[in-house]
Amino acid sequence: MAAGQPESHGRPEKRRAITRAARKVFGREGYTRASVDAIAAEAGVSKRTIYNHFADKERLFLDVALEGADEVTAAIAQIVDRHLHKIVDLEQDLIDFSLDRVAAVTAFPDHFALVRAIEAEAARIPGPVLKAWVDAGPQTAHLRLAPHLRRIADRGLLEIGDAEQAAAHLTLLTITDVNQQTFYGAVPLAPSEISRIVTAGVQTFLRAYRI
Amino acid sequence: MAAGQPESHGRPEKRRAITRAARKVFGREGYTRASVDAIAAEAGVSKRTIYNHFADKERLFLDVALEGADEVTAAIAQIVDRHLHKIVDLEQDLIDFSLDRVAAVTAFPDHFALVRAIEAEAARIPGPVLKAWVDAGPQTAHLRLAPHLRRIADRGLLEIGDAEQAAAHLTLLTITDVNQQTFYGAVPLAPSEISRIVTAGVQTFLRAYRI
DNA sequence: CAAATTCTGCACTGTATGGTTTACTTCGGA
DNA sequence: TCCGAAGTAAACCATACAGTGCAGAATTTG
Repeated sequence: MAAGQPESHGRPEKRRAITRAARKVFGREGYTRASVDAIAAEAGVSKRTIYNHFADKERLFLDVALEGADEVTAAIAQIVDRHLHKIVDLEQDLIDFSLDRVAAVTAFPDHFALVRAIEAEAARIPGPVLKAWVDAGPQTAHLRLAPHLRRIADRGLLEIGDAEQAAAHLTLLTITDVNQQTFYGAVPLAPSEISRIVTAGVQTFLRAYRI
Repeated sequence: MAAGQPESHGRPEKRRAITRAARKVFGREGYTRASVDAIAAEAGVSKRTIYNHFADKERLFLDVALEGADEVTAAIAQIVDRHLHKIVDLEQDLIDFSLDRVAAVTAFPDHFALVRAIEAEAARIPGPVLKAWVDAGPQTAHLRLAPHLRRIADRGLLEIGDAEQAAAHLTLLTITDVNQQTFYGAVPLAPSEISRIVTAGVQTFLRAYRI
């Protein structure tokens, strides 16, 4: 629901090939050095066709970013639901959840490379567009996690005042920590180290929020 | 101590003018779209002079990045020492410290714009160079904070096993949270909101680490 | 099959950039 | 005062890129 399509120009099949290729090339090269020619080649499509579907390079980038955000957000929502639907061992469940969430970053390398590009260009992206992306992506992940924590708290396992804040803190102590050290997956980190960080993060979270 | 100078070519005054200008332009434009011509103009210096001092654009960028890291790290070290040397009200002192630390980001806008650029290019920066930057910058900040927390813990105000980990968690819950929402200062955030985030972060930190 | 839409390939424009060269000037120390 | 190191301005080169125009091939649709 994030990507508006004011034009239904062109064959949808080609359009998907283009966005797919664009995500890859933008992710690999960053916005500026990714050439439209390279994207066209990667998509197996004429450059002219790209300009048939998208007004210009910038629109292409933003559309791809929003599309990817939707996709990854859906995947993360699944992870949240899978691990947090029913709780048996709170600490272990939170750790497993966070590890899977971290793994999602490496499962969508193109997308998160693109995230890095967006963060780099943040100052040059129009405010409303940036907000649309944040809402479609990172923000939605939080809004999905919060009610689960709320429910766990209602069951008497946690003491939570503001569920969204708790969700933010859990995310910071685990995923954000790992992402920061790996530059969103650009630099490898030993699984044992990831595990250590996540475990420590969950433990701190629980010390703060456990009853 | 981070920047090696294999060449002492040229007048140091010019060199400083160049790095100063480069930091500004790289910060404003990002690596790729920052042109050497623009840097030369900003520095009030001939383009040839730049190539007299630096092998190429990439070396210039990296030198500037390392130089800035040293500078900002020193400033942050001061903030740490100022607020955490003696503790009167632990919660308030940690909040004041974190707020000042956050303010440092907006106090060095050029530098942190450059940080965004580095994070974006992380995948394309040679591993050792990236590591050198992390060590000179973010890493040093942690290593500076940890002993203070250790000392506070020894005084019986906190219960800390791993001081570096505690430092990491405090940083995540306050500065990183704000930085993430503001894209390192690229997007403005109301001071009241900053204050709210930092306060909540410190409180969670204390709930986890207070005796 | 026929018409309309879309895709393709390619040439082309205009602009920008990193980096070099050259010829000339400035400036500081001996 | 003189000399050499360093800086300056400008032209210059090769490359690259965004975006357009166009004629014809391919594909869809009726």
